[in-house]
Amino acid sequence: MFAEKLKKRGEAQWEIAPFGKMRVPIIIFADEGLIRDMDEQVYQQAANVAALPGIVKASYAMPDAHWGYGFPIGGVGAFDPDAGGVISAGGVGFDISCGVRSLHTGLTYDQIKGNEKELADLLARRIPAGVGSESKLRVTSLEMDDMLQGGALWAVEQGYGHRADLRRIEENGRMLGAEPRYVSDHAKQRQEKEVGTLGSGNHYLEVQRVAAVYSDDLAKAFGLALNDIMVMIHCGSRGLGHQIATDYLAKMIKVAREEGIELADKDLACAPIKSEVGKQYYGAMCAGINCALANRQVLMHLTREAFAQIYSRANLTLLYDVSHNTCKVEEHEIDGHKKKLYVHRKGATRAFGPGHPSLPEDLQASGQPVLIGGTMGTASFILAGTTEGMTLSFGSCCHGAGRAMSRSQATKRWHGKDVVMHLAQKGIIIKGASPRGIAEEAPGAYKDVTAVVNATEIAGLARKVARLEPLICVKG
DNA sequence: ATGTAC
Repeated sequence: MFAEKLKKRGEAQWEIAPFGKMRVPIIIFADEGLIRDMDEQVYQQAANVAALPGIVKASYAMPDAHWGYGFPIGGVGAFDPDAGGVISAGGVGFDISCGVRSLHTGLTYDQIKGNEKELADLLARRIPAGVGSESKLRVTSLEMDDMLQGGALWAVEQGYGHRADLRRIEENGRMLGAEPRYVSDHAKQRQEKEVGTLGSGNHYLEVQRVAAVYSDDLAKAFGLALNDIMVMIHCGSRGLGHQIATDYLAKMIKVAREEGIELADKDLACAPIKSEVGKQYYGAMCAGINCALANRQVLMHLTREAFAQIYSRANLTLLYDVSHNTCKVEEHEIDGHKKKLYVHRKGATRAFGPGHPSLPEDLQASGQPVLIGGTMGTASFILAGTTEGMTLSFGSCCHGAGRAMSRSQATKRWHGKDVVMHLAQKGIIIKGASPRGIAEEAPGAYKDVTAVVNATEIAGLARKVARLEPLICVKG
Protein backbone atom coordinates (compact mmCIF):
# COMPACT_ATOMS: atom_id res chain seq x y z
CA MET A 1 0.00 0.00 0.00
CA PHE A 2 2.99 2.36 0.54
CA ALA A 3 5.31 1.13 -2.21
CA GLU A 4 2.81 2.13 -4.92
CA LYS A 5 2.78 5.72 -3.60
CA LEU A 6 6.55 6.13 -4.11
CA LYS A 7 7.56 8.99 -6.39
CA LYS A 8 11.10 9.39 -7.59
CA ARG A 9 12.29 12.78 -6.34
CA GLY A 10 15.91 12.80 -7.45
CA GLU A 11 18.98 10.61 -7.78
CA ALA A 12 18.56 7.82 -5.20
CA GLN A 13 15.79 9.81 -3.53
CA TRP A 14 12.07 8.91 -3.23
CA GLU A 15 9.05 10.53 -1.64
CA ILE A 16 5.69 9.45 -0.30
CA ALA A 17 3.40 12.50 -0.03
CA PRO A 18 1.52 12.93 3.25
CA PHE A 19 -1.80 11.09 3.55
CA GLY A 20 -3.97 9.98 6.45
CA LYS A 21 -2.50 11.36 9.68
CA MET A 22 0.94 12.14 8.28
CA ARG A 23 1.97 15.77 8.84
CA VAL A 24 5.02 15.64 6.56
CA PRO A 25 6.17 13.42 3.67
CA ILE A 26 8.41 10.37 3.92
CA ILE A 27 11.72 10.68 2.09
CA ILE A 28 13.69 7.52 1.36
CA PHE A 29 17.25 7.45 0.07
CA ALA A 30 17.88 4.30 -1.99
CA ASP A 31 18.72 3.08 -5.48
CA GLU A 32 16.29 1.03 -7.59
CA GLY A 33 17.48 -2.31 -6.17
CA LEU A 34 17.36 -1.25 -2.51
CA ILE A 35 13.92 0.35 -2.91
CA ARG A 36 12.59 -2.82 -4.58
CA ASP A 37 13.73 -4.89 -1.59
CA MET A 38 12.73 -2.33 1.07
CA ASP A 39 10.55 -3.86 3.77
CA GLU A 40 6.97 -2.44 3.63
CA GLN A 41 7.21 -2.07 7.43
CA VAL A 42 9.86 0.65 6.96
CA TYR A 43 7.28 2.80 5.13
CA GLN A 44 4.63 2.04 7.76
CA GLN A 45 6.96 2.97 10.60
CA ALA A 46 8.24 6.08 8.79
CA ALA A 47 4.58 7.10 8.24
CA ASN A 48 3.88 6.67 11.96
CA VAL A 49 6.84 8.96 12.71
CA ALA A 50 5.53 11.47 10.14
CA ALA A 51 2.30 11.68 12.16
CA LEU A 52 4.01 12.74 15.43
CA PRO A 53 3.49 16.29 16.74
CA GLY A 54 6.07 18.93 15.83
CA ILE A 55 7.92 16.93 13.15
CA VAL A 56 9.83 19.18 10.74
CA LYS A 57 10.30 18.78 6.96
CA ALA A 58 10.04 15.01 6.55
CA SER A 59 10.36 11.56 8.09
CA TYR A 60 13.52 10.08 6.55
CA ALA A 61 14.66 6.52 5.83
CA MET A 62 18.27 5.76 4.90
CA PRO A 63 19.32 3.13 2.30
CA ASP A 64 20.05 0.58 5.07
CA ALA A 65 16.63 1.04 6.72
CA HIS A 66 14.80 -1.93 8.20
CA TRP A 67 12.10 -2.65 10.75
CA GLY A 68 12.83 -1.46 14.29
CA TYR A 69 11.11 -0.85 17.62
CA GLY A 70 8.63 1.96 16.87
CA PHE A 71 10.92 4.01 14.62
CA PRO A 72 12.60 2.25 11.70
CA ILE A 73 16.32 1.55 12.11
CA GLY A 74 17.87 3.89 9.56
CA GLY A 75 15.26 6.53 10.45
CA VAL A 76 15.79 10.26 11.02
CA GLY A 77 13.18 12.64 12.45
CA ALA A 78 13.64 16.22 13.70
CA PHE A 79 11.16 17.92 16.05
CA ASP A 80 10.54 21.56 16.92
CA PRO A 81 10.14 22.12 20.68
CA ASP A 82 8.22 25.35 19.99
CA ALA A 83 5.64 23.56 17.85
CA GLY A 84 4.67 20.87 20.37
CA GLY A 85 7.53 18.66 19.20
CA VAL A 86 8.18 15.36 20.94
CA ILE A 87 11.15 13.28 22.05
CA SER A 88 10.87 9.50 21.73
CA ALA A 89 12.80 6.71 23.45
CA GLY A 90 11.91 4.42 20.53
CA GLY A 91 13.36 7.06 18.20
CA VAL A 92 16.77 6.63 19.80
CA GLY A 93 16.61 2.89 20.33
CA PHE A 94 17.48 0.47 23.11
CA ASP A 95 21.22 0.77 22.64
CA ILE A 96 21.61 4.48 23.34
CA SER A 97 24.63 5.93 21.51
CA CYS A 98 25.55 2.66 19.87
CA GLY A 99 28.32 3.76 17.57
CA VAL A 100 31.57 3.19 15.76
CA ARG A 101 35.12 4.29 16.47
CA SER A 102 37.91 3.96 13.93
CA LEU A 103 41.60 3.88 14.89
CA HIS A 104 44.66 4.19 12.74
CA THR A 105 47.33 1.76 13.99
CA GLY A 106 50.31 3.44 12.35
CA LEU A 107 51.07 0.04 10.77
CA THR A 108 50.77 -1.21 7.21
CA TYR A 109 49.62 -4.63 6.03
CA ASP A 110 53.22 -5.81 5.43
CA GLN A 111 54.01 -5.22 9.09
CA ILE A 112 51.25 -7.44 10.48
CA LYS A 113 51.14 -10.09 7.74
CA GLY A 114 51.87 -13.50 9.24
CA ASN A 115 51.06 -12.35 12.80
CA GLU A 116 47.31 -12.26 12.35
CA LYS A 117 46.64 -15.33 14.49
CA GLU A 118 48.74 -14.10 17.40
CA LEU A 119 47.09 -10.67 17.24
CA ALA A 120 43.62 -12.22 17.05
CA ASP A 121 44.27 -14.37 20.15
CA LEU A 122 45.64 -11.40 22.05
CA LEU A 123 42.67 -9.17 21.21
CA ALA A 124 40.14 -11.91 22.00
CA ARG A 125 41.77 -12.41 25.41
CA ARG A 126 41.78 -8.72 26.28
CA ILE A 127 38.43 -7.54 24.95
CA PRO A 128 35.46 -8.76 27.02
CA ALA A 129 32.77 -9.81 24.53
CA GLY A 130 29.39 -11.53 24.53
CA VAL A 131 26.15 -11.45 26.47
CA GLY A 132 26.74 -10.30 30.04
CA SER A 133 30.47 -9.80 29.45
CA GLU A 134 32.26 -8.26 32.42
CA SER A 135 35.09 -5.80 32.61
CA LYS A 136 38.13 -5.84 34.91
CA LEU A 137 37.22 -2.22 35.51
CA ARG A 138 34.62 -1.62 38.21
CA VAL A 139 32.66 1.59 38.36
CA THR A 140 31.32 1.93 41.89
CA SER A 141 28.08 3.72 42.62
CA LEU A 142 30.18 6.64 43.92
CA GLU A 143 31.98 7.00 40.57
CA MET A 144 28.99 6.21 38.36
CA ASP A 145 27.61 9.75 38.16
CA ASP A 146 31.06 11.13 37.27
CA MET A 147 31.27 8.64 34.42
CA LEU A 148 27.76 9.58 33.23
CA GLN A 149 28.70 13.29 33.32
CA GLY A 150 32.19 12.94 31.89
CA GLY A 151 31.96 10.37 29.09
CA ALA A 152 35.29 9.74 27.31
CA LEU A 153 36.84 12.63 29.26
CA TRP A 154 36.13 10.69 32.47
CA ALA A 155 37.79 7.60 30.96
CA VAL A 156 40.89 9.64 30.00
CA GLU A 157 41.06 11.05 33.55
CA GLN A 158 41.02 7.44 34.84
CA GLY A 159 44.06 6.67 32.69
CA TYR A 160 42.34 5.22 29.61
CA GLY A 161 43.80 7.01 26.61
CA HIS A 162 45.00 10.53 25.92
CA ARG A 163 43.47 14.00 25.97
CA ALA A 164 44.28 14.29 22.26
CA ASP A 165 41.75 11.49 21.60
CA LEU A 166 38.87 13.70 22.76
CA ARG A 167 38.81 16.16 19.88
CA ARG A 168 38.16 13.27 17.49
CA ILE A 169 34.96 12.28 19.30
CA GLU A 170 31.56 13.85 18.70
CA GLU A 171 30.88 16.49 21.39
CA ASN A 172 34.63 16.38 22.22
CA GLY A 173 34.00 13.14 24.09
CA ARG A 174 31.59 14.61 26.62
CA MET A 175 27.90 15.18 26.02
CA LEU A 176 26.67 18.25 27.87
CA GLY A 177 23.20 18.11 29.36
CA ALA A 178 23.64 14.70 31.02
CA GLU A 179 21.51 14.34 34.16
CA PRO A 180 22.57 11.20 36.07
CA ARG A 181 19.82 11.87 38.64
CA TYR A 182 17.27 10.93 35.97
CA VAL A 183 18.94 7.55 35.39
CA SER A 184 17.46 4.84 37.64
CA ASP A 185 19.59 3.06 40.26
CA HIS A 186 18.73 -0.16 38.47
CA ALA A 187 20.26 1.14 35.22
CA LYS A 188 23.41 2.29 37.05
CA GLN A 189 23.72 -1.02 38.86
CA ARG A 190 23.62 -2.90 35.57
CA GLN A 191 26.60 -0.89 34.35
CA GLU A 192 28.96 -1.43 37.30
CA LYS A 193 30.91 -4.23 35.59
CA GLU A 194 30.25 -3.33 31.95
CA VAL A 195 32.36 -0.25 31.18
CA GLY A 196 34.98 -1.51 28.72
CA THR A 197 32.98 -4.44 27.33
CA LEU A 198 31.86 -5.08 23.77
CA GLY A 199 28.49 -6.72 24.41
CA SER A 200 26.75 -8.95 21.87
CA GLY A 201 24.57 -8.80 18.77
CA ASN A 202 26.12 -6.80 15.95
CA HIS A 203 28.91 -5.41 18.14
CA TYR A 204 32.50 -6.19 17.24
CA LEU A 205 36.12 -5.12 17.19
CA GLU A 206 37.68 -5.54 13.78
CA VAL A 207 41.22 -5.23 12.41
CA GLN A 208 40.96 -3.98 8.85
CA ARG A 209 43.11 -3.16 5.83
CA VAL A 210 42.50 -0.09 3.66
CA ALA A 211 41.61 -1.87 0.41
CA ALA A 212 40.59 1.09 -1.74
CA VAL A 213 40.88 4.87 -1.70
CA TYR A 214 38.24 6.88 -3.60
CA SER A 215 39.37 10.43 -2.88
CA ASP A 216 43.07 11.21 -2.48
CA ASP A 217 42.40 14.61 -0.90
CA LEU A 218 39.93 13.34 1.68
CA ALA A 219 42.05 10.26 2.45
CA LYS A 220 45.02 12.54 3.06
CA ALA A 221 42.93 14.77 5.33
CA PHE A 222 41.90 11.66 7.32
CA GLY A 223 45.47 10.29 7.34
CA LEU A 224 44.60 7.17 5.32
CA ALA A 225 46.54 5.34 2.64
CA LEU A 226 46.16 2.05 0.79
CA ASN A 227 47.16 -1.00 2.93
CA ASP A 228 47.09 0.92 6.20
CA ILE A 229 45.88 -1.17 9.13
CA MET A 230 42.88 0.24 10.99
CA VAL A 231 40.78 -0.96 13.94
CA MET A 232 37.03 -0.44 14.07
CA ILE A 233 35.13 -0.74 17.35
CA HIS A 234 31.34 -1.03 17.25
CA CYS A 235 29.43 -0.99 20.55
CA GLY A 236 27.17 1.09 22.74
CA SER A 237 25.94 1.79 26.26
CA ARG A 238 25.34 -1.86 27.30
CA GLY A 239 22.96 -2.56 30.18
CA LEU A 240 22.67 1.06 31.27
CA GLY A 241 21.34 2.35 27.95
CA HIS A 242 18.99 -0.60 27.64
CA GLN A 243 17.56 0.05 31.10
CA ILE A 244 17.10 3.80 30.42
CA ALA A 245 15.15 2.89 27.27
CA THR A 246 13.01 0.35 29.16
CA ASP A 247 12.32 2.79 32.01
CA TYR A 248 11.34 5.71 29.77
CA LEU A 249 9.32 3.75 27.22
CA ALA A 250 6.92 2.88 30.06
CA LYS A 251 6.80 6.51 31.27
CA MET A 252 6.28 7.84 27.75
CA ILE A 253 3.33 5.55 27.01
CA LYS A 254 1.62 7.12 30.03
CA VAL A 255 2.55 10.71 29.15
CA ALA A 256 1.48 10.33 25.53
CA ARG A 257 -1.94 9.15 26.71
CA GLU A 258 -2.27 12.02 29.20
CA GLU A 259 -1.20 14.58 26.58
CA GLY A 260 -3.67 13.25 24.04
CA ILE A 261 -0.91 12.29 21.57
CA GLU A 262 -2.37 9.69 19.26
CA LEU A 263 0.08 6.83 18.70
CA ALA A 264 -0.29 4.58 15.68
CA ASP A 265 1.97 2.13 17.50
CA LYS A 266 2.56 2.02 21.27
CA ASP A 267 6.25 1.32 20.61
CA LEU A 268 6.41 4.88 19.29
CA ALA A 269 5.84 6.21 22.81
CA CYS A 270 7.00 9.79 23.19
CA ALA A 271 6.62 12.87 25.36
CA PRO A 272 6.56 16.57 24.50
CA ILE A 273 10.13 17.94 24.61
CA LYS A 274 8.98 20.57 27.08
CA SER A 275 7.21 18.09 29.41
CA GLU A 276 8.84 16.84 32.63
CA VAL A 277 9.29 13.30 31.29
CA GLY A 278 10.59 14.71 28.00
CA LYS A 279 13.24 16.75 29.80
CA GLN A 280 14.12 13.88 32.13
CA TYR A 281 14.54 11.45 29.23
CA TYR A 282 16.78 13.91 27.41
CA GLY A 283 19.01 14.23 30.51
CA ALA A 284 19.11 10.45 31.03
CA MET A 285 19.77 9.78 27.34
CA CYS A 286 22.71 12.25 27.35
CA ALA A 287 24.08 10.30 30.35
CA GLY A 288 23.65 7.15 28.24
CA ILE A 289 25.64 8.78 25.44
CA ASN A 290 28.47 9.50 27.90
CA CYS A 291 28.38 5.89 29.05
CA ALA A 292 28.88 4.68 25.46
CA LEU A 293 31.68 7.22 24.85
CA ALA A 294 33.46 6.06 28.04
CA ASN A 295 32.94 2.44 26.99
CA ARG A 296 34.53 2.91 23.56
CA GLN A 297 37.37 4.94 25.11
CA VAL A 298 38.25 2.09 27.50
CA LEU A 299 38.03 -0.45 24.66
CA MET A 300 40.43 1.67 22.62
CA HIS A 301 42.87 1.62 25.54
CA LEU A 302 42.66 -2.20 25.73
CA THR A 303 43.29 -2.34 21.98
CA ARG A 304 46.37 -0.12 22.36
CA GLU A 305 47.69 -2.45 25.08
CA ALA A 306 47.17 -5.52 22.89
CA PHE A 307 48.96 -3.97 19.89
CA ALA A 308 51.82 -2.74 22.12
CA GLN A 309 52.49 -6.32 23.22
CA ILE A 310 53.44 -7.32 19.67
CA TYR A 311 54.31 -4.13 17.82
CA SER A 312 56.61 -1.63 19.48
CA ARG A 313 56.13 0.66 16.47
CA ALA A 314 52.36 0.72 16.65
CA ASN A 315 50.84 4.12 17.43
CA LEU A 316 47.07 3.91 17.64
CA THR A 317 45.44 7.27 16.94
CA LEU A 318 41.73 8.00 16.81
CA LEU A 319 40.36 8.92 13.39
CA TYR A 320 36.85 9.56 14.71
CA ASP A 321 34.04 8.28 16.95
CA VAL A 322 30.41 8.51 15.79
CA SER A 323 27.19 7.50 17.51
CA HIS A 324 24.29 6.26 15.43
CA ASN A 325 21.51 5.98 18.07
CA THR A 326 20.93 9.45 19.51
CA CYS A 327 18.66 12.44 19.84
CA LYS A 328 20.63 15.69 19.68
CA VAL A 329 19.72 19.36 19.87
CA GLU A 330 21.08 20.94 16.69
CA GLU A 331 20.64 24.17 14.79
CA HIS A 332 19.33 23.71 11.26
CA GLU A 333 18.03 26.12 8.65
CA ILE A 334 14.27 25.87 8.07
CA ASP A 335 12.69 28.22 5.50
CA GLY A 336 15.68 30.56 5.73
CA HIS A 337 15.65 30.69 9.54
CA LYS A 338 17.99 28.98 12.01
CA LYS A 339 16.02 26.74 14.32
CA LYS A 340 16.99 24.54 17.30
CA LEU A 341 15.62 21.05 16.65
CA TYR A 342 15.68 17.69 18.44
CA VAL A 343 17.13 15.42 15.78
CA HIS A 344 16.53 11.70 16.31
CA ARG A 345 18.97 9.45 14.47
CA LYS A 346 18.25 5.76 14.96
CA GLY A 347 20.61 3.55 13.04
CA ALA A 348 21.68 6.69 11.22
CA THR A 349 25.05 8.44 11.38
CA ARG A 350 25.59 12.15 11.83
CA ALA A 351 27.36 13.37 8.68
CA PHE A 352 28.14 17.07 9.05
CA GLY A 353 29.58 18.84 6.04
CA PRO A 354 32.69 21.02 5.68
CA GLY A 355 32.77 24.18 7.80
CA HIS A 356 30.40 22.94 10.49
CA PRO A 357 31.28 24.68 13.79
CA SER A 358 31.19 21.41 15.78
CA LEU A 359 34.06 19.88 13.77
CA PRO A 360 37.68 20.27 14.96
CA GLU A 361 39.86 22.70 13.03
CA ASP A 362 41.81 20.02 11.14
CA LEU A 363 38.55 18.54 9.77
CA GLN A 364 36.89 21.83 8.84
CA ALA A 365 37.85 21.59 5.17
CA SER A 366 37.09 17.87 4.70
CA GLY A 367 33.82 17.54 6.62
CA GLN A 368 33.08 14.98 9.33
CA PRO A 369 34.49 11.46 9.01
CA VAL A 370 31.52 9.09 8.67
CA LEU A 371 32.17 5.50 9.77
CA ILE A 372 30.10 2.75 8.20
CA GLY A 373 30.53 -0.73 9.64
CA GLY A 374 29.73 -3.52 7.22
CA THR A 375 29.42 -7.23 8.01
CA MET A 376 32.14 -9.72 9.02
CA GLY A 377 32.78 -11.02 5.55
CA THR A 378 32.34 -7.94 3.39
CA ALA A 379 33.70 -4.46 3.93
CA SER A 380 33.37 -1.28 5.92
CA PHE A 381 33.60 2.27 4.57
CA ILE A 382 34.86 5.66 5.62
CA LEU A 383 32.95 8.57 4.12
CA ALA A 384 32.92 12.33 4.61
CA GLY A 385 29.90 14.53 5.30
CA THR A 386 28.76 17.00 2.63
CA THR A 387 27.28 20.50 2.55
CA GLU A 388 24.39 19.13 0.49
CA GLY A 389 23.56 16.56 3.19
CA MET A 390 22.91 19.33 5.70
CA THR A 391 19.74 20.32 3.80
CA LEU A 392 18.86 16.86 2.42
CA SER A 393 18.70 14.96 5.74
CA PHE A 394 19.74 17.31 8.61
CA GLY A 395 23.32 16.12 8.02
CA SER A 396 22.61 12.39 8.40
CA CYS A 397 23.35 9.23 6.45
CA CYS A 398 23.32 5.41 6.66
CA HIS A 399 25.03 3.53 9.52
CA GLY A 400 25.87 0.09 8.16
CA ALA A 401 24.67 -2.64 5.87
CA GLY A 402 21.26 -2.94 7.54
CA ARG A 403 19.64 -6.30 8.26
CA ALA A 404 17.87 -8.02 5.39
CA MET A 405 16.78 -11.00 7.50
CA SER A 406 15.70 -11.50 11.11
CA ARG A 407 18.03 -13.12 13.64
CA SER A 408 15.83 -16.22 13.92
CA GLN A 409 15.70 -16.62 10.13
CA ALA A 410 19.49 -16.35 10.02
CA THR A 411 20.03 -19.07 12.65
CA LYS A 412 17.78 -21.40 10.64
CA ARG A 413 19.82 -20.84 7.50
CA TRP A 414 23.40 -20.87 8.84
CA HIS A 415 25.50 -22.51 11.54
CA GLY A 416 28.12 -20.40 13.32
CA LYS A 417 30.85 -22.99 12.73
CA ASP A 418 30.28 -22.98 8.95
CA VAL A 419 30.30 -19.18 8.82
CA VAL A 420 33.67 -19.10 10.65
CA MET A 421 35.08 -21.76 8.27
CA HIS A 422 33.83 -19.99 5.18
CA LEU A 423 35.36 -16.69 6.31
CA ALA A 424 38.65 -18.45 7.19
CA GLN A 425 38.88 -19.51 3.54
CA LYS A 426 38.73 -15.82 2.66
CA GLY A 427 41.59 -15.12 5.10
CA ILE A 428 39.37 -13.59 7.79
CA ILE A 429 39.85 -14.73 11.42
CA ILE A 430 36.66 -14.68 13.50
CA LYS A 431 36.85 -14.82 17.29
CA GLY A 432 33.24 -15.22 18.36
CA ALA A 433 31.74 -15.32 21.83
CA SER A 434 28.94 -17.65 20.64
CA PRO A 435 28.28 -19.79 17.53
CA ARG A 436 24.65 -18.73 17.53
CA GLY A 437 25.66 -15.07 17.64
CA ILE A 438 27.86 -15.63 14.59
CA ALA A 439 25.02 -17.34 12.69
CA GLU A 440 22.73 -14.39 13.48
CA GLU A 441 25.37 -12.06 12.07
CA ALA A 442 26.18 -14.10 8.96
CA PRO A 443 27.03 -11.70 6.11
CA GLY A 444 24.13 -13.13 4.08
CA ALA A 445 21.64 -11.85 6.67
CA TYR A 446 22.51 -8.27 5.69
CA LYS A 447 21.93 -6.00 2.72
CA ASP A 448 24.85 -5.33 0.39
CA VAL A 449 26.86 -2.65 2.20
CA THR A 450 28.46 -1.51 -1.06
CA ALA A 451 25.02 -0.83 -2.57
CA VAL A 452 23.99 1.04 0.60
CA VAL A 453 27.10 3.22 0.55
CA ASN A 454 26.87 3.89 -3.18
CA ALA A 455 23.22 4.98 -2.85
CA THR A 456 24.24 7.24 0.06
CA GLU A 457 26.89 8.87 -2.12
CA ILE A 458 24.66 9.19 -5.20
CA ALA A 459 21.98 10.85 -3.04
CA GLY A 460 24.64 13.36 -1.93
CA LEU A 461 24.48 12.54 1.79
CA ALA A 462 28.20 11.72 2.08
CA ARG A 463 31.27 11.11 -0.10
CA LYS A 464 33.21 7.86 -0.23
CA VAL A 465 36.78 8.12 1.09
CA ALA A 466 37.99 4.54 1.62
CA ARG A 467 36.94 0.91 1.74
CA LEU A 468 38.20 -1.30 4.58
CA GLU A 469 38.39 -5.09 4.41
CA PRO A 470 38.39 -7.24 7.54
CA LEU A 471 41.36 -9.36 8.66
CA ILE A 472 40.36 -10.16 12.25
CA CYS A 473 36.96 -9.82 13.88
CA VAL A 474 36.35 -10.15 17.62
CA LYS A 475 32.63 -10.70 17.74
CA GLY A 476 30.30 -10.03 20.64
C1' DA B 1 20.38 -3.98 21.50
C1' DT B 2 19.37 -6.75 26.36
C1' DG B 3 21.06 -10.46 32.97
C1' DT B 4 18.38 -12.65 24.26
C1' DA B 5 11.00 -13.99 28.41
C1' DC B 6 10.85 -10.21 35.56
